[in-house]
Amino acid sequence: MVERNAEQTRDRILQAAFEEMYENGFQGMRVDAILKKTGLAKGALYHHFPNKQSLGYAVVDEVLFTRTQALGEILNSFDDPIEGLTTACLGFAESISDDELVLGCPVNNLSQEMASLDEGFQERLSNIYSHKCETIVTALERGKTNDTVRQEANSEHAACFIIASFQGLIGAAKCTGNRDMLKNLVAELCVYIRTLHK
Amino acid sequence: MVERNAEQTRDRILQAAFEEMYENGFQGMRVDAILKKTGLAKGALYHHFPNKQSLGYAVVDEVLFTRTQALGEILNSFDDPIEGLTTACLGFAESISDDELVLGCPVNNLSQEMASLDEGFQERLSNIYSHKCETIVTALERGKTNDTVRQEANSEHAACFIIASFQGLIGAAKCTGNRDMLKNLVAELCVYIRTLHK
Amino acid sequence: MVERNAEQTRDRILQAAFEEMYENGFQGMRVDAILKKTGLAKGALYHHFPNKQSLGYAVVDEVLFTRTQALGEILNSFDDPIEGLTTACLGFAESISDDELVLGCPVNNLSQEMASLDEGFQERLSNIYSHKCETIVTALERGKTNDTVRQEANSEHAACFIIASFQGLIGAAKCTGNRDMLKNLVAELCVYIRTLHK
Amino acid sequence: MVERNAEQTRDRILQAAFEEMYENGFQGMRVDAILKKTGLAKGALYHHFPNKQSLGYAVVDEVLFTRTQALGEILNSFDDPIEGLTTACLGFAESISDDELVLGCPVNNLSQEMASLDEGFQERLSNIYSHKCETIVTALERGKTNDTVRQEANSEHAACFIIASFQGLIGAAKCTGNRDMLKNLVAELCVYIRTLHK
DNA sequence: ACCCTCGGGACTTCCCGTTTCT
DNA sequence: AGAAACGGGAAGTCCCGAGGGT
Repeated sequence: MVERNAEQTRDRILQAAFEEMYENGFQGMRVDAILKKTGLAKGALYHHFPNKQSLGYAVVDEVLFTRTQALGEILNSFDDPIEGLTTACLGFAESISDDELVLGCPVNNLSQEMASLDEGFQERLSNIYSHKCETIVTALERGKTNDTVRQEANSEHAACFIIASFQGLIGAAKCTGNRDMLKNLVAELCVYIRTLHK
Repeated sequence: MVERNAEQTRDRILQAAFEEMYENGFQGMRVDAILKKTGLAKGALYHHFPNKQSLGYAVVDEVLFTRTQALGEILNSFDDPIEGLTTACLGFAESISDDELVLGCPVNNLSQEMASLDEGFQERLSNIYSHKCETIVTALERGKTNDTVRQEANSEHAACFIIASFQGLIGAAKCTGNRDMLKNLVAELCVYIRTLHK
Repeated sequence: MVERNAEQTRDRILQAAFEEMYENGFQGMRVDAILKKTGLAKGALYHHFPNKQSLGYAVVDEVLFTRTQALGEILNSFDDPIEGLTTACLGFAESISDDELVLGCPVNNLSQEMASLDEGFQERLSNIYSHKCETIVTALERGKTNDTVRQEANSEHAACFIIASFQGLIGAAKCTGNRDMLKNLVAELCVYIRTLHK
Repeated sequence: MVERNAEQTRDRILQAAFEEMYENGFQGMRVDAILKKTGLAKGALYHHFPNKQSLGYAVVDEVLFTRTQALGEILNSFDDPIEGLTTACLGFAESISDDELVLGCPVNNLSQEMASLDEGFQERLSNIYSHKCETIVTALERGKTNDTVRQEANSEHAACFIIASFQGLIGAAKCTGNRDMLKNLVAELCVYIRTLHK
């Protein structure tokens, strides 16, 4: 009976921690804010996580990593990966809320903040990045077999570029706070993506 | 004896503050660290800046903004803006030090950290972004007059994309800590840039 | 080993804070001094009190207010309130220590310092003043019923005057540092008090 | 030409310092506040006064002491000192502004705050107290010669009591913020004063 | 002689991640 | 798992000198 709650408590902490990190960064995240949000006491948090750092790691591993799966599902629903990528990008630009526009990409935020400060974060975030790339690579390779992607295209380079560039676009939209600009930027990225088309 | 050159002292503070912000972010920057680095006392710093925030603003306005001028100079030295942009991008990927690779772009770092937390930072950083875009826009427009850039190209969209995307590439390189990847990514960006060529 | 008695810790803090406030005033009271005196750490104090101000308020409410009860007990032990008041006043002038002579009345000190600066203090101290007055008023009214106090006397005005005047006498003694003078002053106050006698 | 300003500058500083001390006490007085009020720079202030303490002393000696002269003038204008004292007291209670009601007596405030902390202040303030007493003593003695004051009255004790008590009344009014109460209190003091009448 | 800018540095309040006892 | 205590800093304040200019 108590064990049931344990897992649930842990998840509540993770979720609250994610939100705080998303808004304020890892350094800006306050343990007290998580406790207030969850209604828990310090002892509870430190029962599940030995310290703030490992809580941050867990957020990356269990919350952020999970969120990357959505991309794969979209791409798998298209035979033509080019079409899949462009609709995924354009759809993202359309669907994000005003809050998300201002807050940017949580993975990217954390990368910029922590990659050079903490190796543990850097490795974990790098994994997420690699994972996303591979998702696109497999999609593009699938496109080569069904003749929707040019054979000469370097899938790896292209995939990495799309991911990296996209992060940049979101970052720029965050910086300027301009939603229309994001749409324009994404449209330009699609120009690049279509150069991969056969 | 006490140093009495106010302007110089102010610059020393700004420089040290920039370095600390570059490494640790604004929130992670410690006033004491700046004092230690400059050898100054608190009174000196708080004589020049009323608080940490205004020091941060000054770093953006006077240090980061200044650094954006380099791009314009490079572009002006080329008749063909496409050539100018590609050499600027490739040159950057070659020339940055290992430290800079790991630390990423100071403007981008600060944007991701502070844009959603502090309006003052957001405005100032947005200005820098706009300023960079305009630099590229003028170069592209020049290219249209001397027939090196396609007339149909939307200079504004393209310029914004190049800036935003480039930030993303640097961010990805920072996240993975991989220099070769940066070169590959920049090469892909050049693919896009060349689509603007006549 | 760590002390774990919350209530006791809180009281130790209050007591130390009272002493510091008594000696140095509220503004002159240093949080660090309280920590040093109690042997506690910063966190402990700020666990019990959110800030210096609320600690000051608590001292007024829980330490100073309590000290006013002694007056009522003395007055209740006399049938004749005039006799009660004069012996209380004279007794006080005799019994106070040299330290107290120099430090004056803690309530009065705090009033003079904080009443015009902080409404919270003003209200709390005003309450103490009212409470003391009421104590004397009830004693005088009792005197009217048992024919020891003149019926025409305005109990309220007299009570307030006695309190206020007494504060002034203590203040004068503090200012001059002269114990004999305090006795003389109190003797004069008794002259006034006896004008209330039947 | 410049010398002319020196004395005037010093006076401006003293006046501003007095106001700050009156409102915030000596410890609460901020040198910066004086500079802001006078428009002077730090160097100017520290040219006239070696440190904050000596500035405080000067305020007591040159500003507060001077203000005590008014009492003597009033008393001298009455043949009957009893009448002089009562009208002085009642007049004071009528004439003080709302600000002064809340701020209390500057001399008393300073006594309560500093008498036990700084011997220099204690001596100076004690002098003011003595000086006031003497003023009343001479008036009362004069009353004895012109048969308006009882010969048996102890002028010294009575004078001290009047001063001390009056300070207390003002303090109580400050604490409660009640103007009517001050009038009532002063009326009671006059009851005492009239007991000196022949 | 007077005033100013510039810098010094100790100190203050308060926050924060963490541990420990119950 | 929670309440209590810990203690190392964090930003910012404040009084004060020291040098230069007028």
